[in-house]
Amino acid sequence: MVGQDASCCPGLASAPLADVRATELAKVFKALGDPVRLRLLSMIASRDGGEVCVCEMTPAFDLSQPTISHHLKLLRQAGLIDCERRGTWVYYWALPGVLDQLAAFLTTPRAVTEVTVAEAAVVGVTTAEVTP
Amino acid sequence: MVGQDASCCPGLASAPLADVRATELAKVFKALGDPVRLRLLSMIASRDGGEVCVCEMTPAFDLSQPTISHHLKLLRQAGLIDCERRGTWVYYWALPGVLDQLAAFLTTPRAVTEVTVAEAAVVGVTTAEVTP
DNA sequence: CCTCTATATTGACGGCTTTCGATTCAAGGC
DNA sequence: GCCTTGAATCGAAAGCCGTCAATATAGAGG
Repeated sequence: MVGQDASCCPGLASAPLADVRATELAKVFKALGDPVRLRLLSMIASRDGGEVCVCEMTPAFDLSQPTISHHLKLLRQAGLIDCERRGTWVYYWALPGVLDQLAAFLTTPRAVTEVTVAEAAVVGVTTAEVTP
Repeated sequence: MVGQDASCCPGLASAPLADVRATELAKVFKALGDPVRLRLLSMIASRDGGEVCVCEMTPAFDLSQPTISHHLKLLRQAGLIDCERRGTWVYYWALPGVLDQLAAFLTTPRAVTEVTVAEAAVVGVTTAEVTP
């Protein structure tokens, strides 16, 4: 699961980046390149229930309501969050897929043995299976 | 080592981001938010010797020499690369520290037991120490 | 149906970014 | 010293971005 994301796309340091892929990635990084959007995304991603109402985010900033709405739109267009209207309110939640892809992209490749052992552990392999 | 980077600064999804830290991080993400800079950084980071001459990067793009120089400057100001003049030529290399920090920041926290076991494995703890 | 509240959209303004041509600076070779 | 080559800086033009006030839309409740 996590390992597949990392293996499907070469990381930043594994080979020179192709033009098309660089453009794709730059779009997402650009969405993260604003303090307000970073705080919004963090607010949403760190929320326990997984959802945050706009009515709760707007007063957390010294910005107008349209500005917050604009930033949320950009985060949504970058594939980082999604939303749903429920009555008068709109709720946002995080989509972890793109974030995980970015993390994998930025992660500098470690030694092969370390990666293998670590991921065996994450996947849930028992210690007996790892060492005879 | 890797674990310390992750633990010193709370990740995106662990708690709402503070204003100051969001501004810091946004600066780096903004530097990554351009296809040309992403390709430049990838070219540098993926190079085997670790160093790339400007004279090699400039012709790889359909852009003027001052423009490439400008992008390299932004990457350097973001703490992602550094350079040194050697005779007539200037060589750039990647500084992995900030990249690793970003990757840790973006990585969504896994279940506690998984993390513990995985990092024990990475650090090199024997299986006997992990399970009694 | 009208009103009220919550959110999104529109239009405009100032500032920042990307890009270029022209120039400058640094180092080597003659 | 003077010229050549590689790279950085300067100054300007075009476009994009973050922000706001004003307006539009969606739904709830009388």
